Amino acid sequence: MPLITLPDGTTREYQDDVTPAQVAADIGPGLAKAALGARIDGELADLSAPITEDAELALVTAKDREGDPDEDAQYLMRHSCAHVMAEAIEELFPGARLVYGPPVENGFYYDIAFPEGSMISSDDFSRVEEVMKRIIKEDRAFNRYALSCADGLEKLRAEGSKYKIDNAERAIEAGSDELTWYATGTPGTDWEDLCRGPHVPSTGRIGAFKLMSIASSYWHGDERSDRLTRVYGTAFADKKQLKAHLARLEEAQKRDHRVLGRKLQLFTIDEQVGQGLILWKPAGAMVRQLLQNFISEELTRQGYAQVFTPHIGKLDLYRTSGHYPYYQESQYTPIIDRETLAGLAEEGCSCGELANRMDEGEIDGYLLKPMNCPHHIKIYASEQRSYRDLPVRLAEFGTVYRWEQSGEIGGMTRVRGFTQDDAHLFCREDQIADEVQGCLHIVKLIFSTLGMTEYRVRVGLRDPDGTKYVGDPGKWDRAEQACREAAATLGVPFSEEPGEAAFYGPKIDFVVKDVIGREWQLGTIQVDYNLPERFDLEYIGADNQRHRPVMIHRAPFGSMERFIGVLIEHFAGAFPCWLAPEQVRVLPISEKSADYANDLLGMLKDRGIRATVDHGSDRIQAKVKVAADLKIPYLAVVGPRDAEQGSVSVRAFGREQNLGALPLDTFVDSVARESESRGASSLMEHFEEVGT
RNA sequence: GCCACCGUAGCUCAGUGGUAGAGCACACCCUUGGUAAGGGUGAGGUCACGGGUUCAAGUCCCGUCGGUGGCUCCA
Repeated sequence: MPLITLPDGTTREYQDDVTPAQVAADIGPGLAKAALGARIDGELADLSAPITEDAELALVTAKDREGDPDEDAQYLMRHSCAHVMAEAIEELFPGARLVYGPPVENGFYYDIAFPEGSMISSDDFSRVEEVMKRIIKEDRAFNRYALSCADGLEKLRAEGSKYKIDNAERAIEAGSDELTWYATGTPGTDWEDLCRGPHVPSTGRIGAFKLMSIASSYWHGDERSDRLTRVYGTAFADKKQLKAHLARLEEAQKRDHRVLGRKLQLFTIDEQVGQGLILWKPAGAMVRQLLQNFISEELTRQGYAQVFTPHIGKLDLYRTSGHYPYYQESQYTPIIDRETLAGLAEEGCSCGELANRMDEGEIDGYLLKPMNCPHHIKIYASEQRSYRDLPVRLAEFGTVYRWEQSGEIGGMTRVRGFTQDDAHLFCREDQIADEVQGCLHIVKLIFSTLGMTEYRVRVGLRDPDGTKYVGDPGKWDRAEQACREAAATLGVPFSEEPGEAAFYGPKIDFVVKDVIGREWQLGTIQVDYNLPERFDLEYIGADNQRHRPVMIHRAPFGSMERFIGVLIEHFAGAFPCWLAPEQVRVLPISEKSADYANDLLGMLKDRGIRATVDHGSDRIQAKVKVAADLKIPYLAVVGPRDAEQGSVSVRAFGREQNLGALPLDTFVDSVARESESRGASSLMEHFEEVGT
């Protein structure tokens, strides 16, 4: 006699087993029609799932109670749509074997092994979609049936589907006591798929869908294993939602930093220079410089010392640090001097032999530095250090080079040469907590100044069963606790992830999403017991004994390249006044006002404001349009009327209207104050009455 | 690195085997116009690069380089 408790607290009692569909029908025909699935005790389930005992039941409909698209409904619809797509593809591509087709954040995909010589391409999407539409129109029910593990496996073996057998075996290993299938229609005659479910009641309930793209993947994510074709699609409750989603994607594309980087002349990448190597153009370099100045000010305030170190170092340095032996495949190959190379050639030394002899240390060379720490360590080690000197905080906007896989490189977010806002703190163990806090303070300050609130924090802890970690467990416990406590003070979501620590210590990472939903790690703070050991670093303690310092690596924004790439997208290219490469553009109405415009330009430049004049022969409308396209924060329109009154008429980016006139001094002074205060004051304060 | 798709003017893109195109940007001329593009004229191309097929290749095939989306990787 199940007692069903609904989300509003009301209850219904049933004499026998009941399904969510029946409950929905009892509540009302509207709900029965709208229901796509159910949450039984919080667990997503089919509408036809039997409820045998007391349960909390919520019916899933396309829209939640706030009227927003319901996430569970989307999950059900997309999962079901993946089945429909798979059926359509199997129909059109005989011999295609299905592997795995889950819903994902913005849609779903299905991994499929296509037979040799029969490959789907995006040109095939429309005919696949036609078949899918037909299947949806047929409105066939999703019918679930279960077999015992043994019977199920036998069935799969009879069908000979290697991938599905694997899925089943893994489900069994994970503790399933049965295997379930979903037939799209009648089991035995209609299409079916081994699947855990749940699904919408029938294909007709899939509102609107679209195939999006094709990609490849590896079976089990293992690059040595079978290569699969992944077809991405998305589904929504109705056409309107789908359309809105596609519009969002289009909008997102407009703020893509690669598009804006070109349009706003921030940076360029030239294939002759090399893949993944950023050329900062003047406008982008200005943004970077302003940001670095901002960070530098805070570093100075926190007692960091800035240093400069070269872009290369001897191979032996990186043998000591361990970077060369352990991360060789992600470094540029070493540089060997001409004479040595000639000598080796004469000996007839093979490439393999050369590599071996470099590994052994018989041949030395130089490495483009993959990290800044060894150089900074040598600065630390260049003086005798007392416990009174600690912490020693060495900071550098240090450029490093890494041989990233070619397929992974793109835009500014994944590059081969980049500048970290790096620093290494050498401290006593009891100072770790305070130092980590200090690092977080910079992160908080800069993210809040930039208005970046959409980031998450990941605390990487050691895997409790792992054996790869250096340093004693007691130290680890204390360092992990310090990281955990520090992260909690940030006031943003953070997750603890065991096994994500570096082998030498725990870390805190900052992760943001780009405009197309990909996550990027920006900054990181890492506690390191290993390098001080490797380089035999020491300080003299109060006890007059030698002690080993602990190192903290921290690059709160990761790299200037990636950070500014993300920042461009964050602002959609419309930098706030203090960061804008061009802060003010003076627009004379005609040549008659050229002198007056130049006078204003002079005043702006005297106050350090980055400004230009558009002396072109365009009409004012065109000048405004051009400047607006460049997302310049303030436009200063000057004509005869202004010259007469000693004023300037102001237009701000993003405002459709001319804001009104200000005396020249007031204008220049306000922009200067806004710029110097990094936005704490604003020129807009003069126009508040107008704006509201 | 792997798979798919793509590479035509500075940018965005059209061009399905038969004379290389458009819009914007650029240069010059006219226009001196009060807030999101006034008008005209002109210049600009080794169709990424290298091979091949063909009477004929931007177009078809192979390779290389580069880009995009994924996968894998990311000290």
